[in-house]
Formats: sequence, structure tokens, C-alpha cells
Amino acid sequence: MGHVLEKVLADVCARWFRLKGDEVRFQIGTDEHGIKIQRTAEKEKLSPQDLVDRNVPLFQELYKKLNVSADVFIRTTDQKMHWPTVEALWKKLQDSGALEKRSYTGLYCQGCERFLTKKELVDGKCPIHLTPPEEVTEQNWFFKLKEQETWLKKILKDEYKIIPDFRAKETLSLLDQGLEDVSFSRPKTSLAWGIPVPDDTEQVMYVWCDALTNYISGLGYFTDHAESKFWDDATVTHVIGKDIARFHALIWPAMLKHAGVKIPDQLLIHGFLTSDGQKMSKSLGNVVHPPEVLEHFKGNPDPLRFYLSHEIPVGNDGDFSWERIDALYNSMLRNNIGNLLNRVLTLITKEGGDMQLDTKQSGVETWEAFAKDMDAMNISDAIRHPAALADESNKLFNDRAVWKLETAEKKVQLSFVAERLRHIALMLLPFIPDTAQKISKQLGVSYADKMLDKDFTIDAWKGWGADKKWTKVGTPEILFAPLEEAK
RNA sequence: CGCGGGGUGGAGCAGCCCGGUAGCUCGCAAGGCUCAUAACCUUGAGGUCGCAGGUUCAAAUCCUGCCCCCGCAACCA
Repeated sequence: MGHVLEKVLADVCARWFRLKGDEVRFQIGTDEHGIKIQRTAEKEKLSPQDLVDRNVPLFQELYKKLNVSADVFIRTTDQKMHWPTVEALWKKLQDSGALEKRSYTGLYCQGCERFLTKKELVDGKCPIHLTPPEEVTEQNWFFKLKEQETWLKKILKDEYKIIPDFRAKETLSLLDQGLEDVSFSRPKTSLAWGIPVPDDTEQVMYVWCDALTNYISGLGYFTDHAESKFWDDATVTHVIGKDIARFHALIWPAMLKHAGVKIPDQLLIHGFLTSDGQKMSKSLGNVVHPPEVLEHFKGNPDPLRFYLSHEIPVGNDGDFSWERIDALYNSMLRNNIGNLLNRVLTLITKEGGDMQLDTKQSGVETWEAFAKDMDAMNISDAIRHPAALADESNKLFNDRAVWKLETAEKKVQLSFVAERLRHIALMLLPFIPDTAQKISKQLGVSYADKMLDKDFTIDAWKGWGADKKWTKVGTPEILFAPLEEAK
């Protein structure tokens, strides 16, 4: 579920900037190397490659169902697109003197097949296997991170913006505690499943140089540079989980510095999801699988997208609960927005279906505030603007008792609310694209068919009464069906 | 003294940076409306804002101390 939060968050941002007319390159991917994959494959009697080839399409499928509008999906096992960049980067690091081969001595547990830290030990023994670990020495390539401390402090203050703020502070305090050099490779004997170190047949790259590099390998870096303008001339934003934040904040810019590549501009760090207030874990049996949520809403990704956007302030941990998502679906989507659309359209249709919009006074004042929140990626705040507008419109509908008015005035009032709904749909477009389009289609606006195209922009449509060709509304349909008896 | 987040009506949260009638969603109660997806609108009940001190004319909001919950503690993704 965590990765879904991340992809939806990134997708909402990507869609927003596209809608603003920016050129956007939205990349996601999978890190498919490492000892865990290797071991799982052994257990299942598969080759590691077969294992990831089986699993990765499942993720891709899921993202597609969630309407994640990624332009590129990078797999770290992709030897054509990914590996050449990684190898080139490694060499650049080596040439710049950032890498050094050293021997590393650690406490190795045979049962776990990995090094343990002193703090993990209980009475000097591995807590899982209850055996004392042995001292093992192996050769590793190390990346000299420590010497970048001062530089990192500087760029984290001035150039590399971490969102939210408290994470930036956290990272800086991490720097104050001092950095260690980082192991960048493993002997083939302990890690076979990875990218071989160039010119060193005994060593395989460890995760950092491999996985982090996906951001630029997807742009053709060091090879054909096909899309490198999306790095060099763009605002680069990484969207990641708090668990890997420090590596993105520290190791990655240091690597880029050595390679002579621009450092990223922003690091958006999101929190984790709990399930009914508890950490999701297999032993507790409270893990929520995204496909279940999709199925719960009949394959419609929008309730989940809306939930994640609405309930979880960017950067904080959030909670997933079936009760909450149902409640939000009913109150916001169904009763507030869906019902408003329906009552308006039904009445307009009874009056012949014509729009009679008074274009003199605007009924939408929230675009500026909305755009400000979106630009700052405060998506949980941003999404409240269209919701509030719908809320207000329901009130207005009652206050003015629109259904009782005389025909002429009734048409004007109905058109007023319909026009508001047009704006609501535009604001919702980054969050729940399918629904936003459905609303627009029912309203009958002229651009409804084009809304989901990647080159659709909203600027021309933000004005009050901007859609001059809009004269008639479409047929009202139920936007969000009632939920069946809850699970 | 490891680091960070949090403790606000029954539930989930906002407000705290930039002190001054405690707000939102859900739930609950009463009323209204009937255009609409038993939806929509209004009103109400319910909070000593974790605890204890301090600053101030005034503190949920600033300062100090304490208690409780939750993550992370570095190569392990």
C-alpha cells in the first residue's frame, strides 16, 4: 500500500504540472536487484530474473489500474536502458577518486546470511538464530561520503529543497552527527544478483549506485542523452518514502557532484500508512492490498486516489481504514459532489437543457489559493478547495430554493451552479481524472473528450464562463453508486 | 541526556510558526426542504486543547519541566 501512496502523490503532482502547461517527464520504476530477491528466487526455485519478470508486471498492471500517468517505467534489470548509465556513472565516480577499495569487517550471521549491527545483537547473539555471529572480513568498494559533509550541508540549505520542512531539519541534524563512508559493492560470493562492477570481476554493485541511478538512466544519461533536458533544464523532483530519504538527501547528490551532473531541486518525502492505527504487518494480518480496495469500488481507482489525497497531509504518516474510506466516499464523493451534479442536471434537463449563464459576476474565487497549494504540493489542502466549493453550492441551492424559482431566474441560478461544477471538475482533474471527465461529460462542456490527454491544459478554461461553446447540458447519470453492504 | 512525529468534544483531524470569541469531516439529537443518489439545508448537545509551573492584560498557541503513544536509529530496501 505504501508504494501506492507514493505513486498517487507523484501522479497528482505530475498531472497538475501538465495541466498548467509545463512539459513533464514522470518516471517510476522498480529496484529489482539485491540479496532479498536472490534469496526469494532460490526459495521458489526460480532464477532471480524469472522472479522479477513475474512480479514486476503485477506492479505495472496495478499502476495502470490506478491511473498513474507515468511516462517511463525503469527496471534496474534493464540491461539496455539502465545498465550503461550505471556503469558509466561508476567509472566517473572512480575517475574522480570518490571510490576506494577497502576491507570491511563485520559481524556475520550464517543463518541470516548478512551482517548484523552491534545493536541488533541480544546477549551477543543473533536474535533470530540465537547463535553468536562471526567476524568476517570482505573487500568492498567504498564511496567517500564523509568528505562531502560540508558541501552537503551547504546544498541542503540553499539548493536542494526537502519537503516537508521538518524532514529537512531532520536531515541536517543527521549531518551534524557526522557521516560515514558508504559501502558501494559486495563480493560476488555474498551478492551475486546485481550489476557487475566494471573492471572488477569479483565485485557486484550494491544498491546505491544501481538503484538511485534510475532517475537519470531513464533519461538516457551518459548514452544518447535523449531526454536529458528533463534533468538539466528542468525542475527535478524526487518523490520517495521516509525510509530511504537520507540516501536521497545525502548519497545521491554527492554522487552526482562527482559525476558532474546537476543535483536535483526537490525531494518530496512522504510518510507511511498504518492500517486502523497500527503498523501494517503480516503477523498482525492487517495488511491492506490495493487490489482489494480497487475491487471494493468495482475497479474504480478514484475513491482510493481521493482518499490518499484528502486524508494524508504530504510528509506525514497516514492511516488507512475501510471505515474511513467508505465514509469519505459517501460524504464527499457521493453526497456532496455526485448528488450536487445530479440535482442540478436533472433540473436543467427539465427546463430544456439550456445553459443561461450570467457571466457578469464570477462564482469561483478559489483558483488562486488552489494553485498555490498545488504548486507547493500541499495536495491534501488543495483538494479541499473544490470540495468546499461543492459544499457551498449545495447550501446556495437550498438557500435560494432554486427549484421553486420562476423559469427565467431558475435557469440562471442553475447555470451558475453548473458552471461551478465545471470548475470543480477542473480542480479535481489531477486527483480523480476519470471522475472529473465524467462530470464534465455530463455537464456537456466542449472540451470533455480531451481532458485526459497529456497535452490538455486548463489555463484557457479557468475563467468564469470560459467555455463559450457550452450551451446544453448532457444526460444526468449517477456518478457514484451507493456502496453495497460493507465488508 | 540519540533523532523525529504526536497527545484538541464519541471517532479521525485542522488551528500552534505570526498569542485575543476552539474549527472541519463523520457520528448523535431536533427541525426544515422535497430538485436530487433516504440525499440536501438549519439548529443543538458534547471539549478544564496530556500534566505541572512560568511569561502576559490575555495561551491550545510562547518558555521550562514531566508523563504517555508512535516511527527511525545508517548500509538494513
